[in-house]
Amino acid sequence: MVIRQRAIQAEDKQERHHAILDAAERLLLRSAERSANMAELADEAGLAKGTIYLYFPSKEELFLALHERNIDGFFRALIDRLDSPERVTIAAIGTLTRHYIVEPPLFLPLASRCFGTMDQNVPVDVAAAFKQRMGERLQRAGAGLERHFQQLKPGDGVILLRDSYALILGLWQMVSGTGTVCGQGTAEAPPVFVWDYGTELDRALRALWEGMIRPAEDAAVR
Amino acid sequence: MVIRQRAIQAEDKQERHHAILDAAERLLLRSAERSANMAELADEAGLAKGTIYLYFPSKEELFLALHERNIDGFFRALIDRLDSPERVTIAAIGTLTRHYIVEPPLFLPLASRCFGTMDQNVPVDVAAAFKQRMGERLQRAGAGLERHFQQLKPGDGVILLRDSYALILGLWQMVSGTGTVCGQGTAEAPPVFVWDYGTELDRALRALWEGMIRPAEDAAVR
Amino acid sequence: MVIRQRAIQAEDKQERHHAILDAAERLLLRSAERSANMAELADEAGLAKGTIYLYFPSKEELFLALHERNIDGFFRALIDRLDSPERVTIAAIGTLTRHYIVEPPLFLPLASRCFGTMDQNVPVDVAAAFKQRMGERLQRAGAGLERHFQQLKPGDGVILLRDSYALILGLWQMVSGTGTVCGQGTAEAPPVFVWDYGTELDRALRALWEGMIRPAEDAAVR
Amino acid sequence: MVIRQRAIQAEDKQERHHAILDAAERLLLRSAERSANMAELADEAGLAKGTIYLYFPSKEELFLALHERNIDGFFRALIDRLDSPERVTIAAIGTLTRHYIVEPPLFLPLASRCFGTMDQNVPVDVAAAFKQRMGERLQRAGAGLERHFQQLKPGDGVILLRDSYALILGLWQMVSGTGTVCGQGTAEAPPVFVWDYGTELDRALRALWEGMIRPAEDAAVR
DNA sequence: CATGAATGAGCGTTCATTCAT
DNA sequence: AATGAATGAACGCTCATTCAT
Repeated sequence: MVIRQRAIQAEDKQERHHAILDAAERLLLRSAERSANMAELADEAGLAKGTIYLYFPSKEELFLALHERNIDGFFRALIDRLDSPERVTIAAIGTLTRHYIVEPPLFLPLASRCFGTMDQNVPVDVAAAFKQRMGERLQRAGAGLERHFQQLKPGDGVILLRDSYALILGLWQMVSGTGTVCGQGTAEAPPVFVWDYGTELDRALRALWEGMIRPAEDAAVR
Repeated sequence: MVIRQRAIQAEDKQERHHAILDAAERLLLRSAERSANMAELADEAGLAKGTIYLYFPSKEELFLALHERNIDGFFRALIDRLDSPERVTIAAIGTLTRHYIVEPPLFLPLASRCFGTMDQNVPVDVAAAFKQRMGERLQRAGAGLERHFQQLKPGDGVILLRDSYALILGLWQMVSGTGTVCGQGTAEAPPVFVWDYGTELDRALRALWEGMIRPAEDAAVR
Repeated sequence: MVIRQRAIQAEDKQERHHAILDAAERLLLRSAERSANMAELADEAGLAKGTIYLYFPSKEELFLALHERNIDGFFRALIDRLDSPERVTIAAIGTLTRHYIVEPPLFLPLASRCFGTMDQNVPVDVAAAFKQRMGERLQRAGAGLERHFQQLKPGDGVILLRDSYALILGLWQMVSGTGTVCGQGTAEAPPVFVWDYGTELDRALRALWEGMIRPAEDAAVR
Repeated sequence: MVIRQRAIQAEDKQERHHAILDAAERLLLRSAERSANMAELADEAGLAKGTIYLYFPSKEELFLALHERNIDGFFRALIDRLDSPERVTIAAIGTLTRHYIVEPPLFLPLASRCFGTMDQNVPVDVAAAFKQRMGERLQRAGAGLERHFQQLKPGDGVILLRDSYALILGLWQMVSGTGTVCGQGTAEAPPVFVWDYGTELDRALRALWEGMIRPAEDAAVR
């Protein structure tokens, strides 16, 4: 067991908070198949099981916090970018999305997990607060989007973000798993389709964004 | 324990198969919060626990079968409709979707659950066979779609269906949960947005379909 | 499922009795590691599970019957041999023992199993009757032994057989398992002993028989 | 639930380890007929089921540990005795055997059980380590035996111990159960033999030891 | 007689959480 | 604050046996 000092200062507490989330991230990354348990998590964090509970009220809320940290990373970068005076392109946003959401191997599995279990094991007020914060981020980013893309009507920014996320998440769930959905009609003419998530997502998102930002216009997105 | 006849004929067995799925459906519907256990399920079905295992090799495969039954209902109706000579409208497909996927309260939660856990607890060959069947359905429906909407290029039918489903599922996960995502900036000016899943999904799907079926054209969808 | 006629004649019953034991034997032989269950047994016998219960009142008694058949084979041969006027040697008895008890791969595991579980799951009267029959066989064989080996005092024949069997069974349990018991003192002088059941048993039995049959004499046994 | 202190010191843990084995012993003693389950065991130990698993990785390994404790008791006493300079008689060893193996009502049933199931339910490395330790004990005791009984050739000590144990175990299995093996020829002249395990074992062991230690000599053993 | 669908008690193990230290 | 020993409810699954057909 790693010997550590007590986290007395509020700053130290924050740090340990993060350290625990880091450990959770490493653990989930390493053992994607098994649903990590608290003993392993404590071990990975170099803390005792009880100590984890000093920082997070339950396992579920810990994972939710990790998920929120992931989300927050994306939104911070997005809002930062949108708040800067520099011109923003759809391509730039696509890059951000890939970097923060699509490529990190944990983001989507964790999102999926949180959606599935959050509302069952998390106190309503905690869930509500989480959604509240999510809403605020969405709000700010949506407003920024509307500033940069004048074609967007008020409210469209949020909707665009939301739909994009829905597409990202839904498509990932469809395509992940065994990885691909295959189908073959008959032995003679077996139609098999294998999908690459990155490619398909790009196509779908482009359509969505073009549809909202440049309706009835022809535009190269990337 | 409910007294029942023995299912000796293959026909009766089919029926019992269905009856167990029906019981599972009722149970999930009733107790969405708890992840139904086999004891409750057997109880609900009026059978002994062991009997359930005569019909389904494991809990997970039972739920997968229920999910597939749900999916099959939709695809049967869709393919039926597309195979008929009568002209098919986007609106008609929307109606089907609402009726089979969006409105049944179990379809999407179960889909979500199956995506999350299927690949972990189901033998690979079972999962592969499931995906195979899914692929075939998708294939047939996609082809039908291409027949009715000439603007679709070969292969677009399947993609359209897939993306639609992704949107349906992803959006549901975002919007469901506590039901809505709310955001409020400050106490003075609290920007709250409450979304209705049906409405939002309609809008999103319409955009998607218009984008693919009538690119660069203006069209009323519904 | 193999279609069979009903076993109406008493003769047919006996035959089916044997056929079930044969199936049990095949099954245990094939799957030594798993503790064969009634479903597999019925399958192997080409009968329905319920049918097995028409011939044997319980699983445990079925195995006991199989064990007794094994034992009976040995005793029949032994008593036959001892009842014949021809001279009997210790070596000849050793050959019988090897042929009926030591070499058949099922005899000793089954004996072990029956001793372990019989008295727990078999009605006392059944167990008593089994022991009664065992005693009678032992008695007859012991008497035969005393006839052929004049050095044996009355009663010694039975004791010799019993002790031999005890040695056979006990030694088998010690040596079987992972196969051998190994020991090593230190890294420098690692004393390892690997035993071969056949060899060790021969040695032990020879000592036992010589000790009783030719006390204080020197004699080649085999 | 009995209130106990937490076992924090390594010493306390050892103690609790032992206490659990004690509880298992009491339980097996009390309910020889039923194969004790973990719930009962935990109850008997005054601990929660989960706590048992903090000390033993599985039920099977717990019983194996108990068995080894029994065995260790005997070997410790034997080796102690053999390591002392004082002259050792066969009779003294017989006394030890009776005291540690034959008379404790649990030793042999548990030995029987462990031989039957150990290799099926215990990880191979655990089983191997157990056999390794057994081998070492056997080795030391065998060597001690050879020191005290000069007639023994190198290696005979181990063999003598092994064969003795085989006889003890095998004979116990034959004689235990309903307690005795009975045989009666006919109703008129019912030859019944009732065996007392202690007596019979003595006789058999004496023969075995005399055969090895004083071959071709006449000697009173006890 | 024969079948095999139905039964349901029984079990070993896990693991999030608590709380004495 | 930190620990980690203790908890015990929860769960999926098996399988010998029964009995309606």
